Amino acid sequence: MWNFSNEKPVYLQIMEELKMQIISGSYKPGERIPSVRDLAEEARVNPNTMQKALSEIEREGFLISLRTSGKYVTDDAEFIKNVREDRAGGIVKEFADNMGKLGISADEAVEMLKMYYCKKNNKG
Amino acid sequence: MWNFSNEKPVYLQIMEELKMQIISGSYKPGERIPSVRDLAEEARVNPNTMQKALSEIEREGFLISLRTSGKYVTDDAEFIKNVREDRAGGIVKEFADNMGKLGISADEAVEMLKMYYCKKNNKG
Amino acid sequence: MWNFSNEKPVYLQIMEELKMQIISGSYKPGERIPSVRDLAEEARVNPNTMQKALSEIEREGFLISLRTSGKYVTDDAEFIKNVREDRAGGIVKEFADNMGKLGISADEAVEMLKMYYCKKNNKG
Amino acid sequence: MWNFSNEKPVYLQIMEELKMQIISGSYKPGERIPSVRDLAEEARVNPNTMQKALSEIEREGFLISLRTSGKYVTDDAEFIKNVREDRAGGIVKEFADNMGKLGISADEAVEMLKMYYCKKNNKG
DNA sequence: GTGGTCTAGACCACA
DNA sequence: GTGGTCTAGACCACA
Repeated sequence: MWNFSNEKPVYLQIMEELKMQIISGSYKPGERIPSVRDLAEEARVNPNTMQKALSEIEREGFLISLRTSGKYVTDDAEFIKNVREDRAGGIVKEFADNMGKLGISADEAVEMLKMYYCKKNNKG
Repeated sequence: MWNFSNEKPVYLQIMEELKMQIISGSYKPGERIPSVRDLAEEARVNPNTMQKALSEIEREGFLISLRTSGKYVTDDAEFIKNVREDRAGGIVKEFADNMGKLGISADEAVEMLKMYYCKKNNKG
Repeated sequence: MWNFSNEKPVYLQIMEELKMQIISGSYKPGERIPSVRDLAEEARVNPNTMQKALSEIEREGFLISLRTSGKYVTDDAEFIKNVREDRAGGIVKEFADNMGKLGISADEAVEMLKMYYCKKNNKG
Repeated sequence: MWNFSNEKPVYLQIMEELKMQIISGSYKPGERIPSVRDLAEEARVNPNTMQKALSEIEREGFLISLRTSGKYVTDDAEFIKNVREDRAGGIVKEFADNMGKLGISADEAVEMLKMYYCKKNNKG
């Protein structure tokens, strides 16, 4: 959570990272996340920057804050699932489009993907 | 071959487009491509810009130019095949990485891809 | 840097000239060269033509360009040295070949060369 | 005497070749050269082309023709010697100029030339 | 100010 | 008609 590029504003990169952790399940629904201060320290970032990132993804519905006790991942598992599926759908579509541009058929594409996972599995 | 974004230089986008046409087989190995002027007109671009794009992909090995007769796709089918496979490999890797970040397993990813192709097929 | 023949494209002649200046040490390794505009003005040539020449010799490894600060001679002195030696070797070979065609022996050729340098020296 | 480039008229190349043979001493002063017909056949060239070449170098003073008995190399050894020296001088000057442009000193140039001949000698 | 891109349009050799 | 070169001049991001 500390590798930032110079291309985009840092708070946007933090937002992306945190949303990813929620979507992927690293942070579970309803789970309490670390304090702004701790997160800022972990990311080597100004607390204000971290605060801005957290506020934004709270506004987007990923977090809720309880005034006195901290911030929690939304317990709306359906919401998280939907975001996850939207993203996954986008990735799948992009993949199919790219392969299509290369003139690679559906069957070939699926086969190549299986092959990739297979090799990767054997290595790991 | 006429929709350009403002993010990257036009000549780079043209290079990408033309290489894609060669890699995907729209232009066959050894086939003559349209003249610089014609391509420029088709792309609504200055002939110099098209010339620059063509010179670059010629330098990369996709084209050869015969002085007074025009430019031809390389007849080195092996070269084209290698580029195609490199690109496909990159796309597959990127896909797997992105799905992995979402916490989606290999089996799920393959399943989603099949599903996507299936739906698309039924629509078309 | 301003006398161009009609036999070869101007940008090729500029390339030759600039590479010569680098090889001969007029421009030192790591040294900043004048801006594209200044060089173009000095050579009485369109900036685009100068830009093309510079891009080419940059691609060949003689220059590196830092976006907003200018272009610099490569600091790879080894590279420059190698190019210099290759060229010198070619010149020596051509000389020996030409003298050989005239039926002039190695000893004679060396003698004539010494004589030439000697006379030239006394003049200067 | 039969390898011609497409860049220059053939008769000019023949002239060059024949003058070279005279200058280098392959054809001696006063020696009779083969007939136009034989030379043309040897060079795989139309007799008219050979005739033109021979007339030109005769005009330049390398040959004299005796109406009934053929063409002879001039017996003016002084003339031949002068041409030879002029050419050699030009080659030497060009060599020194080229080396000078590379920033190579007289001593270095002489040394490199000796080295070249030495290596060549050991190989042959 | 720096490198770099792009357009509009002229001109060239080659066949 | 073909690729290729060149000019004149505008415009851009970057720092």
